Amino acid sequence: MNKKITVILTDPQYLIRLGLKYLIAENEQIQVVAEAITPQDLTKKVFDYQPNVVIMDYYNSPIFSKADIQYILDTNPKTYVLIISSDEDRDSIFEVLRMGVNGFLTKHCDKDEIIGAIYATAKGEKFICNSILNLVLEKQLCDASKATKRDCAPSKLTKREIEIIELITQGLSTKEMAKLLNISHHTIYTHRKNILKKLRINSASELILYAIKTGIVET
Amino acid sequence: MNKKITVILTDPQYLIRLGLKYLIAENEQIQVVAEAITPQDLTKKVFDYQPNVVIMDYYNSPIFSKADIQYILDTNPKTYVLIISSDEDRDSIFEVLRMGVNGFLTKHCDKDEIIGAIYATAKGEKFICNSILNLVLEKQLCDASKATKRDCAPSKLTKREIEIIELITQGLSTKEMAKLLNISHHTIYTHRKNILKKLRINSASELILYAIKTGIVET
DNA sequence: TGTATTATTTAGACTTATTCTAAATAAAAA
DNA sequence: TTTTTATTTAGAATAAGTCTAAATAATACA
Repeated sequence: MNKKITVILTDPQYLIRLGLKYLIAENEQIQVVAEAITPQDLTKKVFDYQPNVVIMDYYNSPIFSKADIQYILDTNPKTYVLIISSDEDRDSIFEVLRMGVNGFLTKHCDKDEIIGAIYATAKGEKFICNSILNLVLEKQLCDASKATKRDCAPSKLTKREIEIIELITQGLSTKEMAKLLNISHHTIYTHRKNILKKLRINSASELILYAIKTGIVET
Repeated sequence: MNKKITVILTDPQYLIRLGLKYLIAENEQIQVVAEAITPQDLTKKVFDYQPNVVIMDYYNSPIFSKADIQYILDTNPKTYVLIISSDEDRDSIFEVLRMGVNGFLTKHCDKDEIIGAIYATAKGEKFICNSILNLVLEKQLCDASKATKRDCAPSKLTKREIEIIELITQGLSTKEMAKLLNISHHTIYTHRKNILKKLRINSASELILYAIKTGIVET
Protein backbone atom coordinates (compact mmCIF):
# COMPACT_ATOMS: atom_id res chain seq x y z
CA MET A 1 0.00 0.00 0.00
CA ASN A 2 2.40 2.57 1.23
CA LYS A 3 4.91 2.89 -1.50
CA LYS A 4 8.29 4.17 -0.54
CA ILE A 5 9.16 7.77 -1.11
CA THR A 6 11.91 7.89 -3.70
CA VAL A 7 14.57 10.53 -3.51
CA ILE A 8 17.43 11.79 -5.64
CA LEU A 9 20.27 13.63 -3.91
CA THR A 10 22.20 16.34 -5.67
CA ASP A 11 24.19 18.17 -3.05
CA PRO A 12 27.74 18.79 -4.26
CA GLN A 13 29.11 18.58 -0.76
CA TYR A 14 30.16 15.04 -0.21
CA LEU A 15 29.60 15.17 3.52
CA ILE A 16 26.10 16.49 3.17
CA ARG A 17 25.22 13.69 0.74
CA LEU A 18 26.71 11.14 3.07
CA GLY A 19 24.89 12.53 6.05
CA LEU A 20 21.60 12.62 4.21
CA LYS A 21 22.07 9.09 2.95
CA TYR A 22 22.59 7.67 6.40
CA LEU A 23 19.84 9.79 7.83
CA ILE A 24 17.43 8.55 5.20
CA ALA A 25 18.67 4.98 5.55
CA GLU A 26 17.33 4.96 9.08
CA ASN A 27 13.87 5.56 7.73
CA GLU A 28 12.25 2.67 5.93
CA GLN A 29 9.68 4.74 4.14
CA ILE A 30 12.23 6.76 2.23
CA GLN A 31 14.67 5.48 -0.32
CA VAL A 32 17.52 7.19 -2.11
CA VAL A 33 17.36 5.93 -5.68
CA ALA A 34 20.16 8.00 -7.18
CA GLU A 35 22.63 10.79 -6.69
CA ALA A 36 23.42 13.41 -9.29
CA ILE A 37 26.32 15.75 -9.68
CA THR A 38 25.74 17.69 -12.87
CA PRO A 39 22.54 19.21 -14.21
CA GLN A 40 22.63 16.86 -17.20
CA ASP A 41 23.06 13.94 -14.87
CA LEU A 42 20.19 15.16 -12.75
CA THR A 43 17.65 15.72 -15.51
CA LYS A 44 18.43 12.30 -16.94
CA LYS A 45 18.08 10.57 -13.59
CA VAL A 46 14.90 12.42 -12.73
CA PHE A 47 13.47 11.23 -16.02
CA ASP A 48 14.69 7.66 -15.45
CA TYR A 49 13.64 7.27 -11.83
CA GLN A 50 10.68 9.65 -11.60
CA PRO A 51 11.45 10.29 -7.95
CA ASN A 52 9.03 11.89 -5.55
CA VAL A 53 11.60 14.30 -4.24
CA VAL A 54 14.78 15.88 -5.50
CA ILE A 55 16.88 17.15 -2.64
CA MET A 56 19.00 19.96 -3.88
CA ASP A 57 21.38 22.50 -2.49
CA TYR A 58 21.14 26.13 -3.32
CA TYR A 59 24.25 28.15 -2.84
CA ASN A 60 25.11 31.61 -3.87
CA SER A 61 26.85 30.15 -6.86
CA PRO A 62 24.57 27.27 -7.60
CA ILE A 63 25.72 24.35 -9.64
CA PHE A 64 22.10 23.82 -10.53
CA SER A 65 20.64 26.95 -11.99
CA LYS A 66 17.14 28.22 -11.63
CA ALA A 67 16.52 27.04 -15.16
CA ASP A 68 17.47 23.51 -14.14
CA ILE A 69 15.04 23.55 -11.25
CA GLN A 70 12.35 25.03 -13.41
CA TYR A 71 12.90 22.41 -16.05
CA ILE A 72 12.53 19.59 -13.58
CA LEU A 73 9.38 21.05 -12.10
CA ASP A 74 7.89 21.65 -15.52
CA THR A 75 8.66 18.28 -17.05
CA ASN A 76 7.99 16.05 -14.05
CA PRO A 77 4.69 16.95 -12.43
CA LYS A 78 5.05 14.26 -9.79
CA THR A 79 8.51 15.28 -8.73
CA TYR A 80 8.89 17.93 -6.08
CA VAL A 81 11.99 19.81 -5.08
CA LEU A 82 13.35 20.19 -1.58
CA ILE A 83 16.03 22.82 -1.21
CA ILE A 84 18.66 22.57 1.48
CA SER A 85 20.31 25.94 1.56
CA SER A 86 23.66 26.60 3.09
CA ASP A 87 23.02 30.17 3.90
CA GLU A 88 20.18 32.29 5.04
CA ASP A 89 20.67 34.92 2.46
CA ARG A 90 17.32 36.49 2.03
CA ASP A 91 17.44 37.37 -1.60
CA SER A 92 18.20 33.89 -2.83
CA ILE A 93 15.55 32.43 -0.60
CA PHE A 94 12.85 34.50 -2.18
CA GLU A 95 14.10 33.78 -5.65
CA VAL A 96 13.94 30.08 -4.99
CA LEU A 97 10.57 30.13 -3.30
CA ARG A 98 9.10 31.93 -6.27
CA MET A 99 10.25 29.17 -8.54
CA GLY A 100 7.78 26.81 -6.99
CA VAL A 101 9.93 24.53 -4.92
CA ASN A 102 8.03 22.82 -2.14
CA GLY A 103 10.53 22.43 0.64
CA PHE A 104 13.15 24.73 2.00
CA LEU A 105 15.60 23.80 4.76
CA THR A 106 18.93 25.02 5.92
CA LYS A 107 21.81 22.77 6.77
CA HIS A 108 21.35 23.63 10.40
CA CYS A 109 18.02 21.84 10.53
CA ASP A 110 17.83 18.75 12.65
CA LYS A 111 16.84 15.22 11.81
CA ASP A 112 13.15 15.51 12.52
CA GLU A 113 12.81 18.61 10.47
CA ILE A 114 14.62 17.01 7.55
CA ILE A 115 12.56 13.83 7.61
CA GLY A 116 9.39 15.84 8.06
CA ALA A 117 10.33 18.00 5.11
CA ILE A 118 10.89 14.98 2.87
CA TYR A 119 7.47 13.55 3.74
CA ALA A 120 5.76 16.86 3.18
CA THR A 121 7.56 17.57 -0.06
CA ALA A 122 6.80 14.11 -1.43
CA LYS A 123 3.11 14.78 -0.91
CA GLY A 124 3.40 18.04 -2.75
CA GLU A 125 2.96 20.04 0.42
CA LYS A 126 5.00 23.00 1.37
CA PHE A 127 7.58 22.67 4.11
CA ILE A 128 9.71 25.55 5.18
CA CYS A 129 11.92 25.24 8.20
CA ASN A 130 11.47 27.61 11.07
CA SER A 131 14.49 29.81 10.60
CA ILE A 132 13.54 30.41 7.00
CA LEU A 133 9.90 30.83 7.85
CA ASN A 134 10.75 33.71 10.12
CA LEU A 135 12.57 35.40 7.34
CA VAL A 136 9.66 34.88 5.01
CA LEU A 137 7.21 36.30 7.47
CA GLU A 138 9.36 39.31 8.06
CA LYS A 139 9.29 40.27 4.47
CA GLN A 140 6.21 39.08 2.70
CA LEU A 141 6.82 37.55 -0.63
CA CYS A 142 4.85 40.11 -2.53
CA ASP A 143 3.83 43.04 -0.43
CA ALA A 144 0.79 44.64 -1.90
CA SER A 145 -0.94 43.36 -5.00
CA LYS A 146 -0.65 39.62 -4.96
CA ALA A 147 -3.85 38.82 -6.79
CA THR A 148 -2.93 39.89 -10.28
CA LYS A 149 0.79 40.24 -10.02
CA ARG A 150 2.53 36.98 -9.35
CA ASP A 151 5.63 38.62 -10.61
CA CYS A 152 7.30 40.88 -8.13
CA ALA A 153 10.68 39.53 -9.02
CA PRO A 154 12.83 41.65 -11.30
CA SER A 155 11.68 41.23 -14.84
CA LYS A 156 13.06 38.28 -16.63
CA LEU A 157 16.07 38.83 -18.80
CA THR A 158 15.86 38.03 -22.47
CA LYS A 159 18.14 35.62 -24.26
CA ARG A 160 20.03 38.40 -25.88
CA GLU A 161 20.46 40.21 -22.61
CA ILE A 162 21.92 37.16 -20.95
CA GLU A 163 24.24 36.80 -23.91
CA ILE A 164 25.39 40.36 -23.37
CA ILE A 165 25.94 39.71 -19.68
CA GLU A 166 28.13 36.75 -20.52
CA LEU A 167 30.22 38.81 -22.87
CA ILE A 168 30.51 41.63 -20.37
CA THR A 169 31.73 39.27 -17.70
CA GLN A 170 34.25 37.89 -20.12
CA GLY A 171 35.71 41.35 -20.23
CA LEU A 172 34.81 42.23 -23.79
CA SER A 173 34.47 45.86 -24.64
CA THR A 174 31.31 47.25 -26.15
CA LYS A 175 32.95 47.51 -29.54
CA GLU A 176 34.22 43.98 -29.41
CA MET A 177 30.78 42.75 -28.53
CA ALA A 178 29.23 44.74 -31.35
CA LYS A 179 31.72 43.30 -33.79
CA LEU A 180 31.27 39.78 -32.51
CA LEU A 181 27.50 39.92 -32.74
CA ASN A 182 27.52 41.97 -35.91
CA ILE A 183 25.31 44.64 -34.48
CA SER A 184 25.72 48.30 -33.70
CA HIS A 185 27.49 49.34 -30.55
CA HIS A 186 24.39 51.36 -29.78
CA THR A 187 22.47 48.14 -29.50
CA ILE A 188 24.88 46.88 -26.92
CA TYR A 189 24.37 50.01 -24.89
CA THR A 190 20.62 49.67 -25.12
CA HIS A 191 20.74 46.09 -23.94
CA ARG A 192 23.00 47.00 -21.12
CA LYS A 193 20.77 49.86 -20.07
CA ASN A 194 17.78 47.54 -20.01
CA ILE A 195 19.70 44.93 -18.05
CA LEU A 196 20.75 47.38 -15.37
CA LYS A 197 17.19 48.67 -15.21
CA LYS A 198 15.67 45.22 -14.94
CA LEU A 199 18.07 44.16 -12.23
CA ARG A 200 17.79 47.51 -10.49
CA ILE A 201 21.52 47.87 -10.28
CA ASN A 202 23.84 50.67 -11.20
CA SER A 203 27.18 49.38 -12.29
CA ALA A 204 29.04 46.77 -14.24
CA SER A 205 30.54 45.52 -11.01
CA GLU A 206 27.17 44.70 -9.60
CA LEU A 207 26.26 43.12 -12.89
CA ILE A 208 29.21 40.81 -12.70
CA LEU A 209 28.44 39.93 -9.12
CA TYR A 210 24.88 39.20 -10.19
CA ALA A 211 26.11 37.01 -13.02
CA ILE A 212 28.28 35.06 -10.64
CA LYS A 213 25.56 34.66 -8.06
CA THR A 214 23.03 33.42 -10.55
CA GLY A 215 25.48 31.12 -12.22
CA ILE A 216 25.46 32.82 -15.58
CA VAL A 217 29.22 32.77 -15.37
CA GLU A 218 31.65 30.58 -13.50
CA THR A 219 34.09 32.10 -11.07
CA MET B 1 51.68 0.36 18.94
CA ASN B 2 49.39 1.91 16.40
CA LYS B 3 47.08 3.78 18.65
CA LYS B 4 43.86 5.00 17.21
CA ILE B 5 43.59 8.60 16.19
CA THR B 6 41.08 10.26 18.50
CA VAL B 7 38.84 12.97 17.21
CA ILE B 8 36.36 15.47 18.59
CA LEU B 9 33.72 16.85 16.25
CA THR B 10 32.33 20.33 16.67
CA ASP B 11 30.48 21.21 13.50
CA PRO B 12 27.14 22.85 14.30
CA GLN B 13 25.51 21.47 11.18
CA TYR B 14 23.87 18.24 12.12
CA LEU B 15 24.24 16.73 8.69
CA ILE B 16 27.92 17.47 8.55
CA ARG B 17 28.48 15.83 11.92
CA LEU B 18 26.47 12.83 10.87
CA GLY B 19 28.34 12.53 7.59
CA LEU B 20 31.68 12.80 9.31
CA LYS B 21 30.76 10.27 11.93
CA TYR B 22 29.80 7.65 9.39
CA LEU B 23 32.76 8.48 7.23
CA ILE B 24 35.10 8.06 10.15
CA ALA B 25 33.30 4.93 11.35
CA GLU B 26 34.40 3.22 8.16
CA ASN B 27 37.99 3.74 9.13
CA GLU B 28 39.29 1.63 11.98
CA GLN B 29 42.25 3.82 12.73
CA ILE B 30 40.16 6.83 13.61
CA GLN B 31 37.74 7.16 16.45
CA VAL B 32 35.31 9.90 17.37
CA VAL B 33 35.54 10.24 21.12
CA ALA B 34 33.21 13.18 21.59
CA GLU B 35 31.14 15.88 19.97
CA ALA B 36 30.97 19.42 21.22
CA ILE B 37 28.50 22.18 20.60
CA THR B 38 29.60 25.13 22.67
CA PRO B 39 33.10 26.50 23.26
CA GLN B 40 32.87 25.67 26.96
CA ASP B 41 31.84 22.18 26.09
CA LEU B 42 34.70 21.90 23.63
CA THR B 43 37.49 23.12 25.89
CA LYS B 44 36.30 20.81 28.62
CA LYS B 45 36.14 17.79 26.33
CA VAL B 46 39.48 18.57 24.77
CA PHE B 47 40.96 18.62 28.26
CA ASP B 48 39.19 15.40 29.24
CA TYR B 49 39.89 13.37 26.14
CA GLN B 50 43.14 14.90 24.90
CA PRO B 51 42.20 14.11 21.30
CA ASN B 52 44.66 14.11 18.46
CA VAL B 53 42.40 16.13 16.26
CA VAL B 54 39.59 18.60 16.73
CA ILE B 55 37.51 18.90 13.60
CA MET B 56 35.93 22.27 13.51
CA ASP B 57 33.89 24.39 11.17
CA TYR B 58 34.73 27.95 10.49
CA TYR B 59 31.92 30.14 9.31
CA ASN B 60 31.70 33.82 8.90
CA SER B 61 29.95 34.04 12.22
CA PRO B 62 31.82 31.34 13.98
CA ILE B 63 30.42 29.71 17.06
CA PHE B 64 33.98 29.00 17.98
CA SER B 65 36.02 32.15 17.94
CA LYS B 66 39.62 32.57 17.02
CA ALA B 67 40.34 32.89 20.70
CA ASP B 68 38.81 29.46 21.29
CA ILE B 69 40.98 27.88 18.65
CA GLN B 70 44.04 29.67 19.96
CA TYR B 71 43.28 28.52 23.48
CA ILE B 72 43.01 24.90 22.45
CA LEU B 73 46.22 25.03 20.47
CA ASP B 74 48.07 26.76 23.29
CA THR B 75 46.91 24.55 26.12
CA ASN B 76 46.98 21.19 24.36
CA PRO B 77 50.23 20.75 22.47
CA LYS B 78 49.30 17.30 21.23
CA THR B 79 45.93 18.37 19.89
CA TYR B 80 45.78 19.69 16.36
CA VAL B 81 42.94 21.48 14.68
CA LEU B 82 41.39 20.57 11.36
CA ILE B 83 39.12 23.21 9.90
CA ILE B 84 36.30 22.27 7.58
CA SER B 85 35.19 25.47 6.04
CA SER B 86 32.14 26.27 4.04
CA ASP B 87 33.46 27.73 0.87
CA GLU B 88 31.94 31.14 1.39
CA ASP B 89 34.58 31.90 3.93
CA ARG B 90 37.31 32.93 1.59
CA ASP B 91 38.22 36.04 3.49
CA SER B 92 38.65 34.19 6.71
CA ILE B 93 40.79 31.43 5.29
CA PHE B 94 43.93 33.44 5.67
CA GLU B 95 43.07 34.53 9.16
CA VAL B 96 42.61 30.96 10.20
CA LEU B 97 45.72 29.69 8.52
CA ARG B 98 47.76 32.28 10.37
CA MET B 99 46.44 31.02 13.67
CA GLY B 100 48.34 27.83 13.28
CA VAL B 101 45.70 25.30 12.47
CA ASN B 102 47.11 22.28 10.71
CA GLY B 103 44.37 21.17 8.39
CA PHE B 104 42.04 23.07 6.18
CA LEU B 105 39.30 21.51 4.08
CA THR B 106 36.12 22.67 2.50
CA LYS B 107 32.90 20.77 2.67
CA HIS B 108 33.23 19.91 -0.96
CA CYS B 109 36.23 17.74 -0.32
CA ASP B 110 35.80 14.04 -0.91
CA LYS B 111 36.32 11.08 1.35
CA ASP B 112 39.95 10.46 0.59
CA GLU B 113 40.87 14.03 1.13
CA ILE B 114 39.06 14.13 4.45
CA ILE B 115 40.60 10.92 5.75
CA GLY B 116 43.98 12.02 4.49
CA ALA B 117 43.58 15.32 6.24
CA ILE B 118 42.72 13.66 9.54
CA TYR B 119 45.81 11.46 9.36
CA ALA B 120 48.05 14.35 8.45
CA THR B 121 46.60 16.64 11.08
CA ALA B 122 46.95 14.01 13.80
CA LYS B 123 50.64 13.78 13.03
CA GLY B 124 50.99 17.53 13.28
CA GLU B 125 51.51 17.88 9.57
CA LYS B 126 49.89 20.47 7.42
CA PHE B 127 47.09 19.48 5.13
CA ILE B 128 45.33 21.98 2.94
CA CYS B 129 42.90 20.77 0.34
CA ASN B 130 43.44 21.60 -3.25
CA SER B 131 40.77 24.20 -3.74
CA ILE B 132 42.06 26.16 -0.78
CA LEU B 133 45.63 25.68 -1.83
CA ASN B 134 44.88 27.28 -5.15
CA LEU B 135 43.41 30.25 -3.40
CA VAL B 136 46.43 30.56 -1.19
CA LEU B 137 48.72 30.46 -4.15
CA GLU B 138 46.66 32.92 -6.09
CA LYS B 139 46.43 35.40 -3.32
CA GLN B 140 49.57 37.40 -3.22
CA LEU B 141 48.13 39.97 -0.97
CA CYS B 142 48.97 40.82 2.57
CA ASP B 143 46.14 42.51 4.27
CA ALA B 144 46.70 46.02 5.39
CA SER B 145 46.69 45.19 9.06
CA LYS B 146 50.35 44.38 9.49
CA ALA B 147 50.22 40.64 9.04
CA THR B 148 53.40 38.75 9.68
CA LYS B 149 55.14 38.77 6.41
CA ARG B 150 56.43 35.25 6.25
CA ASP B 151 52.93 33.92 6.13
CA CYS B 152 51.99 35.28 2.79
CA ALA B 153 53.88 36.15 -0.30
CA PRO B 154 54.93 39.77 -0.65
CA SER B 155 52.21 41.78 -2.21
CA LYS B 156 52.51 42.82 -5.75
CA LEU B 157 49.75 45.31 -5.24
CA THR B 158 50.13 48.32 -2.98
CA LYS B 159 47.79 49.18 -0.17
CA ARG B 160 46.25 51.95 -2.14
CA GLU B 161 45.75 49.74 -5.14
CA ILE B 162 43.91 47.14 -3.10
CA GLU B 163 41.78 49.92 -1.69
CA ILE B 164 40.92 50.98 -5.23
CA ILE B 165 40.04 47.41 -6.18
CA GLU B 166 37.68 47.16 -3.27
CA LEU B 167 35.95 50.35 -4.28
CA ILE B 168 35.73 49.24 -7.89
CA THR B 169 34.12 45.98 -6.92
CA GLN B 170 31.66 47.86 -4.80
CA GLY B 171 30.52 49.49 -7.98
CA LEU B 172 31.76 52.99 -7.27
CA SER B 173 32.48 55.22 -10.22
CA THR B 174 35.84 56.85 -10.68
CA LYS B 175 34.47 60.17 -9.59
CA GLU B 176 32.89 58.75 -6.51
CA MET B 177 36.15 57.12 -5.57
CA ALA B 178 38.03 60.36 -6.13
CA LYS B 179 35.61 62.22 -3.93
CA LEU B 180 35.65 59.56 -1.25
CA LEU B 181 39.42 59.46 -1.08
CA ASN B 182 39.79 63.18 -1.61
CA ILE B 183 42.13 62.77 -4.53
CA SER B 184 42.00 63.62 -8.21
CA HIS B 185 40.14 61.36 -10.54
CA HIS B 186 43.33 61.16 -12.55
CA THR B 187 44.95 59.43 -9.65
CA ILE B 188 42.27 56.81 -9.67
CA TYR B 189 42.93 56.18 -13.34
CA THR B 190 46.62 55.89 -12.74
CA HIS B 191 46.08 53.38 -9.97
CA ARG B 192 43.72 51.40 -12.08
CA LYS B 193 46.11 51.40 -15.00
CA ASN B 194 48.86 50.09 -12.76
CA ILE B 195 46.59 47.46 -11.29
CA LEU B 196 45.56 46.15 -14.68
CA LYS B 197 49.19 46.15 -15.74
CA LYS B 198 50.38 44.32 -12.65
CA LEU B 199 47.70 41.70 -12.92
CA ARG B 200 48.11 41.49 -16.67
CA ILE B 201 44.42 41.86 -17.26
CA ASN B 202 42.50 44.11 -19.56
CA SER B 203 39.15 44.94 -18.11
CA ALA B 204 37.19 45.80 -15.05
CA SER B 205 35.32 42.54 -15.41
CA GLU B 206 38.48 40.54 -15.08
CA LEU B 207 39.46 42.70 -12.18
CA ILE B 208 36.24 41.90 -10.36
CA LEU B 209 36.64 38.22 -11.08
CA TYR B 210 40.16 38.46 -9.73
CA ALA B 211 38.92 40.21 -6.61
CA ILE B 212 36.34 37.54 -6.03
CA LYS B 213 38.78 34.72 -6.58
CA THR B 214 41.33 36.13 -4.21
CA GLY B 215 38.79 36.98 -1.60
CA ILE B 216 39.27 40.73 -1.69
CA VAL B 217 35.56 40.95 -2.11
CA GLU B 218 32.79 38.58 -1.16
CA THR B 219 30.25 37.29 -3.59
C1' DT C 1 -5.49 35.04 -39.94
C1' DG C 2 -4.60 39.68 -38.18
C1' DT C 3 -3.27 42.14 -34.01
C1' DA C 4 -1.00 43.11 -29.79
C1' DT C 5 3.12 42.49 -27.30
C1' DT C 6 7.73 41.90 -26.62
C1' DA C 7 12.44 41.61 -28.31
C1' DT C 8 15.97 43.37 -31.02
C1' DT C 9 17.87 46.73 -33.53
C1' DT C 10 19.59 51.50 -34.84
C1' DA C 11 21.15 56.74 -35.49
C1' DG C 12 22.65 61.33 -34.16
C1' DA C 13 23.62 64.65 -30.87
C1' DC C 14 25.41 64.97 -26.59
C1' DT C 15 27.91 64.02 -22.10
C1' DT C 16 31.06 61.66 -19.52
C1' DA C 17 34.85 58.52 -18.85
C1' DT C 18 39.33 57.12 -19.88
C1' DT C 19 43.97 57.25 -21.79
C1' DC C 20 48.32 59.35 -22.74
C1' DT C 21 52.40 61.91 -21.66
C1' DA C 22 55.07 63.44 -18.33
C1' DA C 23 56.20 64.70 -13.95
C1' DA C 24 56.08 66.38 -8.94
C1' DT C 25 55.85 65.00 -4.19
C1' DA C 26 55.78 61.61 -0.27
C1' DA C 27 57.18 57.58 1.98
C1' DA C 28 60.02 53.69 2.67
C1' DA C 29 64.15 51.02 1.96
C1' DA C 30 69.05 50.54 1.38
C1' DT D 1 71.86 60.17 2.44
C1' DT D 2 70.60 58.27 -1.71
C1' DT D 3 67.67 55.33 -4.11
C1' DT D 4 63.62 53.19 -4.92
C1' DT D 5 58.87 52.71 -4.70
C1' DA D 6 54.33 54.68 -3.87
C1' DT D 7 51.17 58.24 -4.44
C1' DT D 8 49.76 62.10 -6.50
C1' DT D 9 48.46 65.39 -10.42
C1' DA D 10 47.29 68.19 -15.04
C1' DG D 11 45.98 69.15 -19.78
C1' DA D 12 44.99 67.61 -24.23
C1' DA D 13 43.25 63.96 -27.04
C1' DT D 14 40.38 60.04 -27.57
C1' DA D 15 37.11 56.65 -26.53
C1' DA D 16 33.09 55.21 -24.26
C1' DG D 17 28.55 55.74 -22.86
C1' DT D 18 23.85 58.16 -22.53
C1' DC D 19 19.56 60.01 -24.15
C1' DT D 20 15.73 60.40 -27.23
C1' DA D 21 13.08 58.33 -30.25
C1' DA D 22 11.95 55.03 -33.33
C1' DA D 23 12.07 51.17 -36.88
C1' DT D 24 12.02 46.29 -37.62
C1' DA D 25 11.72 41.34 -36.23
C1' DA D 26 9.84 37.76 -33.63
C1' DT D 27 6.32 35.83 -30.75
C1' DA D 28 2.02 35.30 -28.41
C1' DC D 29 -2.85 35.63 -28.64
C1' DA D 30 -7.53 35.49 -29.93
